Amino acid sequence: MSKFEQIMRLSGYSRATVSRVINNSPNVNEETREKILQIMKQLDYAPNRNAVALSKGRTQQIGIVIAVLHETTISFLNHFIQAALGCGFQTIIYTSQGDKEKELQAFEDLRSKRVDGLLIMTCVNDPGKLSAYCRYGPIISWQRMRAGQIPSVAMDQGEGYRLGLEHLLAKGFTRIANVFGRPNSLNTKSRRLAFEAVMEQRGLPVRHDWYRYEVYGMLDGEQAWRSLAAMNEAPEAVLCANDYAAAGILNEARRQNLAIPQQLAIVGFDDTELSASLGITTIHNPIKEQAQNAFYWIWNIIGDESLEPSPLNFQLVERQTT
Amino acid sequence: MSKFEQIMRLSGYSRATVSRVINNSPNVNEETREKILQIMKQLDYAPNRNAVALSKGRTQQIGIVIAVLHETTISFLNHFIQAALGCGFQTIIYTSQGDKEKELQAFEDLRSKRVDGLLIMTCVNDPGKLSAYCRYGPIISWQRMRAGQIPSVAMDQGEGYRLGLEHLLAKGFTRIANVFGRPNSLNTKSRRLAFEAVMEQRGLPVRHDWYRYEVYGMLDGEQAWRSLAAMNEAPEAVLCANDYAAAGILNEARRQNLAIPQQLAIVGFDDTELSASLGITTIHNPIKEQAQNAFYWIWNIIGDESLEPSPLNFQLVERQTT
DNA sequence: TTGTACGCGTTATCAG
DNA sequence: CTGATAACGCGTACAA
Repeated sequence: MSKFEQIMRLSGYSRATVSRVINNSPNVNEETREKILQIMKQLDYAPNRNAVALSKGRTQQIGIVIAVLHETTISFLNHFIQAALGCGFQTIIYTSQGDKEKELQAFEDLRSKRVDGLLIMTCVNDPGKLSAYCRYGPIISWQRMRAGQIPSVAMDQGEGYRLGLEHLLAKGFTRIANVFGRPNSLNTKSRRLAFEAVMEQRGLPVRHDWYRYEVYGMLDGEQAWRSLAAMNEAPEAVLCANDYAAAGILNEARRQNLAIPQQLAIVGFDDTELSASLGITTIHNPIKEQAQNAFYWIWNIIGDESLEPSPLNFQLVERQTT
Repeated sequence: MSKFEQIMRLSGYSRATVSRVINNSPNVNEETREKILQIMKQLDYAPNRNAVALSKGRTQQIGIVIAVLHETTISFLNHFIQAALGCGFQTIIYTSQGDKEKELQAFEDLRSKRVDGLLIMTCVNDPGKLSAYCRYGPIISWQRMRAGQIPSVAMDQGEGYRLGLEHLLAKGFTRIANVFGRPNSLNTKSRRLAFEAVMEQRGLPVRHDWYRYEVYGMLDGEQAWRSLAAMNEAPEAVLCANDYAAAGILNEARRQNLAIPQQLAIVGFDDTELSASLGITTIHNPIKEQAQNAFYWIWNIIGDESLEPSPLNFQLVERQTT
C-alpha cells in the first residue's frame, strides 16, 4: 500500500482531501490539514513525481539539445536554467556528441512527454525533419534555423559584426581577416555578408583567402593565426566569431612577438570573462536576455501568464587589442 | 482513450501483447508483432515515459547538483553525461546558485523519484544533513565531503600539488605563493598541508601572507596577482588551484611586463585547453576517469552488471611558465 | 468542507 | 504465445 493510502487510512480522510493538503489547497479545514500534515511527516511522505506528471500530463521539465557542453555556451545555459527555475521548470541536458540518433532522442522525449518543451542550442539533424516535432510541444532554438517552423531567439550577428568591422576601419586597419565558425551556418553567412557589404561600399578589397572556418576554441584560434601568418601577405587585423578564437589568436601572436595592436589587431565576439581578462576588444552580446527570451517563448505557450521578451542590442567593447 | 488502448482495439490483441511488442519481447508471434507495429506506426504512437517510470519505479534520470555551470566543471560534466548515456541514463541539472533551499530541491527529487541517483559537484548544505538522503538512492560526490556517508570520487589533490611544488623547487624557485579556492574545502586543506610539509622538510620558509583564497576564475587570478605584486616582498612563483586562476595571473603579469618564468613562474592545475593554449605548466588531472568512476559508482548500485573503476593518477605537464 | 469515482498509460504476474 | 487482472501513485470533475 502506498504512503498516500496509508495517510488516507490513518487520518480517516478521503483521497481528495489528502491531495488537497498535499497541494496546499485553501479549501481544507485547518484542523484537518494539521492532522494530515502530521501524519505525512510521521510517514516521511514525499509525493511521487512520476505519478503527478502522469496525472497532470506535465513534467515541469525542459530539455536542452546540444552537441557538447562548451565554454561558449555555459553562460546562455546558466541564464536559461535560472529563468526556467524561476517558473518551476527543471532542465535536462541532451548531449548528442554530434550524433543524429542521440539528438533525435531528445525530440522523441518530447513526444513521450518526458519534457514539456525543448531548447535547441545546436542541432545536427535536418531542421525540416525536426520541425515535425513542433506538434508535440514548444521548441525554441538558439542557433538560427534555416528551415522549418522552429523559431530562434538568436540575433542577426551581422549587425554585431559590422560594429567590430567599422571599429577596425576607424582605427585605420583595412587588411582584415575573418575567422568564422560553422561554414554554412546562418550566422556565418550573415557575418560574411555584412563584412563584404561594408568593405565593398568603401572600395576596399575583400580577401577570401583570409577567411578561416571551423574556428571555435582557443587551440583552433592559434592554428588559424599560424596559417594566416604563414601567408605571403599576412593580414593586420582579425575579426573573430567568438572570444575563445580571439584569445587563441592573441596567444599565438604573442608567441610570435607581434606588437598588439600595431602589428595585429584583434576583435572578439560575445564579451566573455576571457576577453575581459586578456584585454581583447570584443562585441557585447546580450546572452542573458536571449536566454530569458528563449524560456519566455516556451513559457508563453505552456504557462498561464505571458512574459514580455527583453530588448536585444549589440555593443562594442574597446580594449587593448585594437 | 489512450493510443495504447486504440492499438488494443484496432489489433484485437490484449494489453499484455501490445506491451510485449512495444518492448521487443521475443515471446510474440511474428505476424502478431507486424500487425501491431503497423498500427502503432499508423497511430503515431509513442510510449508515455511518465507512465513507464511510474510503473517501473525508475526514471532513468540522474541529477547533478551544482552551484552554477562553470568552465572548470564542464569537462567533468561532459564525461559524466556521456558515461550515463552509455547505460541509458539521462542527466538533469540542478543549479543552486549557492542557495541551500534550491539545492535541497535536488535531494527532494531523489525522494520523489524524479531521479534515480545524484551526483554532487558542489554543495552548500551541511553534508550531514544531506547524508540523510542516502536512503532514497545512490549519491556520489565530486567534491570531497567532510562528513556523512556520501562517498567521493575526488582524488587527494595534495599529491598533485606536491608534484607542482617539487617541480618549482627543482627549477630553483623557493619564494612561492599559493592561490587556493574555497578556504575550508578539503582540497584546499590537503594542498596547504602538502605545501607546508614539503617546504618545512627542506627548511624553507612558509609564507602565509602569500596565501590567497577564493580564486576561481581568470579575473580572480588577476586580482590575486595584483595583490601579491603590490607587497613589499613579492613571490617569484605561484601554485594555483586551477588553470583559470593561473591564466589570470599570467595575463596580469604580462601587463606588468614581467619576464615569464624568470621573474614569475606559474603552475596551474587540471591541464585544460586553456593552459595548453597559454603554455602554462600544469598538473594533469584525470577528469574523465573520475567522471566515469562517479557514474560507475551509481550504476553499480542501481544497475544490473557491475563496472570496474578506472585507475587515477596526477601528472606534471611542463610548459613555458616554469 | 469533504467524499466518490474515474482517469492518467504502462508494467507485471499469473493462468491458460 | 496470449489474455485477464491487478498494481503504480496521484489529480480532478462532480456531487454532497
